[in-house]
Amino acid sequence: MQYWLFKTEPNVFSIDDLKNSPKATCFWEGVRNYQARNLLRDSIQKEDLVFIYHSRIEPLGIVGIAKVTKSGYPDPFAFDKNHKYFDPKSKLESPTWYGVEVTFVEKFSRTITLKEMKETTGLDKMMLTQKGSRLSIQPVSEKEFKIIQKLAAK
DNA sequence: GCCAACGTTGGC
DNA sequence: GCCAACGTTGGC
Repeated sequence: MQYWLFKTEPNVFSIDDLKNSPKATCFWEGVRNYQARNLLRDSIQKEDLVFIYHSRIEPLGIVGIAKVTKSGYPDPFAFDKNHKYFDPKSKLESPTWYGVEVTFVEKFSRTITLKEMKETTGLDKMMLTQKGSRLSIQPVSEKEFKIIQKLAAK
């Protein structure tokens, strides 16, 4: 079992949108970065836990937890010519882009802000707190996951 | 296969 | 909204 962090812009898709989805479940679509694709396709497994991170809009930070309910499969929107995530490079027989299915687990009673995480001992090596870290699908260590869970329980 | 130009992400 | 830090593209 592994831990991850998925970034999303809450005005596009927030943790509340996930919660309000049918069965509180959705396909994490539209990732168009090869490093993130590799994680979605090869590394992220069913039952893994995922921090949902709100980017771009204040307050920046982790807002809750989701669970992976289906491991990597091809992003169908990459094949849809009329969809904004269409990519002619992605072929049915050799898909370029992948996603996973996630299900809402919990929303924290407060946002664990980026600022707070930067100031927390033990999170200084976390990918998220590094300068210029833009990867939208990031690995989180068990230690980091536990520290953040503890912050959320405060 | 280098690298300049361009596009995107995301904190501030 | 600005712009630094990345990623990608395409001419050579």
